[in-house]
Amino acid sequence: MQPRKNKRLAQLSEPFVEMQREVACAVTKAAREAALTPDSISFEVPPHPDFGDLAIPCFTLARIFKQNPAQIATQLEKNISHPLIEKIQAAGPYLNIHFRPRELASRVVGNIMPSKKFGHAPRTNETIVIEYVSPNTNKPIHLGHARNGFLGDSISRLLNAAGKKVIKTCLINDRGIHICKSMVAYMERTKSERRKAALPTPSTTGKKGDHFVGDYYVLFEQLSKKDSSYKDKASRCLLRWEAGDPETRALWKKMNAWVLSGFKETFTALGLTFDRMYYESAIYKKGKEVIERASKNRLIETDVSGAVIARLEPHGLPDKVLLRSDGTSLYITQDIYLAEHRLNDFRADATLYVVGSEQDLYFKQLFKIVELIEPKYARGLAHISYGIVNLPEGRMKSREGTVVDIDDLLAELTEMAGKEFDERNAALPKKERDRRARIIALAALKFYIIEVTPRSDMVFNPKESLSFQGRTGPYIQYTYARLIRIIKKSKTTETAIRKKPLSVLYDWRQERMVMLSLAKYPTTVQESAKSYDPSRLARYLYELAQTANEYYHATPILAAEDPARAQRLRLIVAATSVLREGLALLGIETLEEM
RNA sequence: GCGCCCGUAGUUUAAUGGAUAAAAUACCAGGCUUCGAACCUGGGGAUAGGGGUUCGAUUCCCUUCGGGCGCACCA
Repeated sequence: MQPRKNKRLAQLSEPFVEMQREVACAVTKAAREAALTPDSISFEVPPHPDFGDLAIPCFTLARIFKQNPAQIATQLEKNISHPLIEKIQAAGPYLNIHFRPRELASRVVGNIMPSKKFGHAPRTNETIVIEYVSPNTNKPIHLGHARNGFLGDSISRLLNAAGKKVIKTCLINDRGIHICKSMVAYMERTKSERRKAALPTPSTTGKKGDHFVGDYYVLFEQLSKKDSSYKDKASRCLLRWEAGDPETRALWKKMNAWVLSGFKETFTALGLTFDRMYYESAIYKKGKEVIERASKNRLIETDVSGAVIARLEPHGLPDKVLLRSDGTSLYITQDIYLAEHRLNDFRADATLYVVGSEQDLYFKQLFKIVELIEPKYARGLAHISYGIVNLPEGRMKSREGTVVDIDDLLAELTEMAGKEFDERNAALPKKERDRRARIIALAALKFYIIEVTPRSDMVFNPKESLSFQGRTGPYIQYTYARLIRIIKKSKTTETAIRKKPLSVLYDWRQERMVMLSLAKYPTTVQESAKSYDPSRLARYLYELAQTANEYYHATPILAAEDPARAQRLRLIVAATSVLREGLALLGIETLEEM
């Protein structure tokens, strides 16, 4: 009897899942229990490969049959037979299954194609807007932004692999009191030089624009610590800005342009791209309109002092001020507008905000306020909350200068990787050396960050991040390069290798490990996408690399005799495909030589 | 004070309520005349404390202790 495919399987058409399905059907048949459907059989991977390829824990079955799980396992062991299964063994409450080598090989390895779509789900009509990085234009991008950016980027790629249309957006916070602070400091510092023609700029100082402006932000903090009048100066600057004072606007425009050109450079270096940039300065007024309208309709209260306040206490949240009593906007002002604007813009089914966990409460408030003003715009809003990046000595503090600047860090990593090349391959042309060094440095940084479960706070150890050994991005890249080298040395092409029929593999204990690992790829991609958690894929890829590494160390490939040689090459080709496509979903490039 | 999150080898990270808690790093001992040693093989080392629920708890509940974040007319 042909097993009935469920919806999820039809979508995925994943060979290993289909094998499980067939086994599930065999189990239900053997159990002879009407209430039992193949869907009620669950599987897991045995903790030790010698146990088997697949295991069925019998605890849930025990509940259905009202019997001891170990008894059930023993009964099923006797009654199940299926062409896929070579051996089935009860081990206490578990039923361990060994597949026939030929079946596993042809189904798993035979299905891995060099296509970029391998592991991808079919396209859906769903559109998802995602917002990430969202920097302020008063200081350069740091490690915290990098975690945000890498998460947002890889989640976007994963959602795309899950068949969704993804719109990547970035909100630039280019107005507000913090922006005025660097402006005030700049005016203060350049006061004496004002009559002269040449004020300092990024080009006269040779500094990257965002770093240039960031220095003035730091200067403001220093000045205001000594002299409290600076705080008022910043407030007055914001009022002038909101009033549209030409001189203030001109300086703001100039300084913002410097910062933005610096950001652009950094985004390019990090491999981050966006479909749409939003500038707070361009939308905050519309946020004001929405709030004023809502307050007229009594959806939101106005305080005696004139401030507009959302009363959230009845909803179990602290109240939130939406407009200051002097009428100026707050951060949330434009977020309220943007929530509905974005849905209209893209007819999005969902909007995801990738923002740090310190803003958990903020997003609860934002989503509740949007719901109070217009329920239909609150649909599909979700906060993807991630943990703080700490240093070994504690939290990064900009005031204490312990913030890890991302340009500096990447430069340092690239230099380290470059030095490796000087030792390994001094003949490498400089241009190629630098290109490879950048790719390896970026892989190290991205993997270090993405590998950690997003929700968790993490410790970034700068020293450790400079190591390219062990569980790192470069380790996976290295494994990939080694495998590619074997294929190249075989004097045949990937396509020729793929054309050879798969029959039997010759070193089953070794090869089985690689195959079982390969088999998990499509499910890992889909589960990572579903849970917005690229760390799962990252850890999987490391495990696969480890398994592949052990394999080619222990097993001769090119020296083997033909048919084993061809079969083993076939397995190597499959592994390179998965490593390459998997890393690409994390935004990590591969190198054929390193 | 109130709310949320977190305590796993020396360190950094894993573990849909299920089999012997998994890796990396550091440390110790091995492996390049071989498909590339950014690699591989072997070794010791951990669930903060106390209750509870469960056939079974790192995981769920309570509690003590320790840490982080939030409760701005900052972002």
